Amino acid sequence: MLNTDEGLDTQGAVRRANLRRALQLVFRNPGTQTRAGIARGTGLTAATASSLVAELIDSRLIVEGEQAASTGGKRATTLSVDASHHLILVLVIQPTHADIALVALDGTEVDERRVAYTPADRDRALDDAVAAVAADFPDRLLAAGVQLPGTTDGRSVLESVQLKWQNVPLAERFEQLIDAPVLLVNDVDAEAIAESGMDESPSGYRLFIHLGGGVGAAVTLDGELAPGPRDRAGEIGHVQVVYGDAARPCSCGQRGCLESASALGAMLGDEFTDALDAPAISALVAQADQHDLDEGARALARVIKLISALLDPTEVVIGGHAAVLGDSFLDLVRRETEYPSRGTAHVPVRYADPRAPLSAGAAQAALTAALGVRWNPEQLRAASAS
Amino acid sequence: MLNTDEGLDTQGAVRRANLRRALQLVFRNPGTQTRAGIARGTGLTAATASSLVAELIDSRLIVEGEQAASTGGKRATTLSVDASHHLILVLVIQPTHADIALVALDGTEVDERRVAYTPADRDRALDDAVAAVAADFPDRLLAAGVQLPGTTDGRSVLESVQLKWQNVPLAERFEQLIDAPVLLVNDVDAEAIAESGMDESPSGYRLFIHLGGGVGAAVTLDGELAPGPRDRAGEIGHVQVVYGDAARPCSCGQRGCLESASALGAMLGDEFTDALDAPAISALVAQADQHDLDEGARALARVIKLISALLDPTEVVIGGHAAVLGDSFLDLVRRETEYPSRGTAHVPVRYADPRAPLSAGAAQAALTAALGVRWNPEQLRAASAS
DNA sequence: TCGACTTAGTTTAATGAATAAACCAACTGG
DNA sequence: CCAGTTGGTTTATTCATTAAACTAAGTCGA
Repeated sequence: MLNTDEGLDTQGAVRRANLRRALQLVFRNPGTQTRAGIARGTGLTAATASSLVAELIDSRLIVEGEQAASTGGKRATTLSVDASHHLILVLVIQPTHADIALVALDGTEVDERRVAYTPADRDRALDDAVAAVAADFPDRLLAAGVQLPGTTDGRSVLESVQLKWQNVPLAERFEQLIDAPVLLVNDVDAEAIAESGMDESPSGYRLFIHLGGGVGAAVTLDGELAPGPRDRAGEIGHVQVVYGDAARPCSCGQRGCLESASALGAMLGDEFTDALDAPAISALVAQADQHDLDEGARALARVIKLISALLDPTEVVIGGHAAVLGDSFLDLVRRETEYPSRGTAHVPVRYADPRAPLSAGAAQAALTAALGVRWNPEQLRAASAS
Repeated sequence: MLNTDEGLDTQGAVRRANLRRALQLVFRNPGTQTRAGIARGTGLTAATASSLVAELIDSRLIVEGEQAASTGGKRATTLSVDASHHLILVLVIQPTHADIALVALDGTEVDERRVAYTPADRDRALDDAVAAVAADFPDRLLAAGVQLPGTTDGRSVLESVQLKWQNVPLAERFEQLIDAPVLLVNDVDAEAIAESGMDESPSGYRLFIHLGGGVGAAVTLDGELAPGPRDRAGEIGHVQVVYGDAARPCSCGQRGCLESASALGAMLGDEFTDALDAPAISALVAQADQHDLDEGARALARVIKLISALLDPTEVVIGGHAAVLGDSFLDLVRRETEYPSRGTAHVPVRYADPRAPLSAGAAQAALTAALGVRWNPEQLRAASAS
């Protein structure tokens, strides 16, 4: 139905596109959308809107709700997202363990699991876990989003240093276990997608920079990952941005890499790791060398300025654990990204909204791939509260 | 017909899409394409292909040619682009004059004109020239591409320092004179589009950098300008990339801008202007300070490395007058963009193909906007020879 | 309280575009 | 010269949308 993406059949392509448009309108206004509203929102006739709604209800993607208050005539039947059937499987793979979440179409988490493994039995442990989910929720899996550190084209893991994987056709493997389309997403990309999802109607380019043990970047366009091959994109950590005496040696062997200045490990000392909890990081921030923070902000600002000049993004968002660095760090980045001369607009820079749950990005990506639909920010936030 | 772009009508949307696909197949293989070939290439039935071809012939977009040699059965009727009717108006606006070209659908220039003006009478001179073209070729203008220095969203000139324009709704103004859709294109973007058009089947991101009196950049995706708002994108010249003592003051008031190191004016001396001819520039290159060239290459390479890490382009192309700098400059840029460590792939860097005529980019952009079609590289090259 | 008006939604006939299948046309090759 | 192949057209059918008439259920003013 909606799943069969971009078919060559041309017959029914219009239907699929209209189903997506109708569904998107329900996702954007769950609980208040109506058939008449879909007709108005799409420009289609009321008859067509009714027909589309009937098919979406039939597919268990949406359900009828209460009667809305009258606006001068017959009361409308509201429509909302059907959270009772389809599930999105989210798999967050990390070196020592993976987290599994089952997300309903309204964004709520229905189930959560964790799989621990050693490098040796990881493959089998993952397969077993995915197969177990498939057995527990037969015929209910709509799509799966797999989030992992490393580069991917959506189907295969091209290279993951952390997981020690190279050219692993993971999507294909999982699809044999769960009978639903599987999409692989880089972890920083997923973070960027989740962040863009918090915005009501994201428009234009948005630059997302992850600051953690390493540094990564992602670019979204209108709330979705910028199109094009993503083979190696966003691997910005080992670009040289500091020169001369100030350039520090980096773990990669070069000197003056962005990561050697702006990664949290560089600014907060070697005690920092991504596994630390918030209070522990705050403690590190309190005793950090101000000079290191300043240098990190400056290096980061250099990169932001250059990319902003090229792409003219509407916003720059700094994510990862960066928010613990507080306003002083952000202010310095902002000051350094200002253009002293010429009328060039100043790019807004801010920290990521911490309300999106870890699984949100991969879930959103899988949902978009499967249904061509985006969640409503309220739904995402509600889900994060759960 | 094809022009009515992205209508909300949904009815006929499929037809328009299929007409575009059929037309694209003829543009890609002019003179050898056939109805049966279109059926195979689109996946549509032969009946539909015939119907599409009939409509395209009716619209004077394509014409029947000779009978092709038999491949075992009835000989096919070849189809080619109809160069006898529709014309694309290309207007290249510069501070002291504008060049007008009328390009037929096969890429050949049918007419060429030049309009000289002073800043005071420029507006009226341009209007008169456009109106004159409309009068000379009644009902034959399919679309217009207007190429100019400055930022534009395609409809208005947002800001052009050279032309001293700000928020001028130029497309609207010209559309009242010529009854065809008008598209405004930044000059560097146009150069990038033309360059991408020289490639048989461009895929992925391509970074284009213009080196001339100033420095500008453009990004294309699969041969078209990267999507998204282009309000200020590509204004990369005044980003700081040189730090410390080596940073030279720039005309913009800052120090160490890319332009202050890598613009031809910076590397070849103040005698350089974009108006010089090739031999004059070569003479400047011969007596240029090697140190300046080296510093320019290094600064340029820094930018290329950073953007490549973010977008993972398939290729980086250096255009403008840069090719006169020769292999030594290019080799230095290449060496500096190599990653000494890690497996990161080396981005190919080369000079722009000089065969595309000035008007090619704007013509291609207008053609794509109007018909959703790209020229065949052979056609472009043939046109440039004329 | 009645009647005019509004808004929501369904039913039915008509339209536009694609498909499938049968067909004709023209060529090759044994 | 006939079987097979390729190019292309004709005709009936299917699918999804539209237009228009209609039903349903409310508001509002006199």
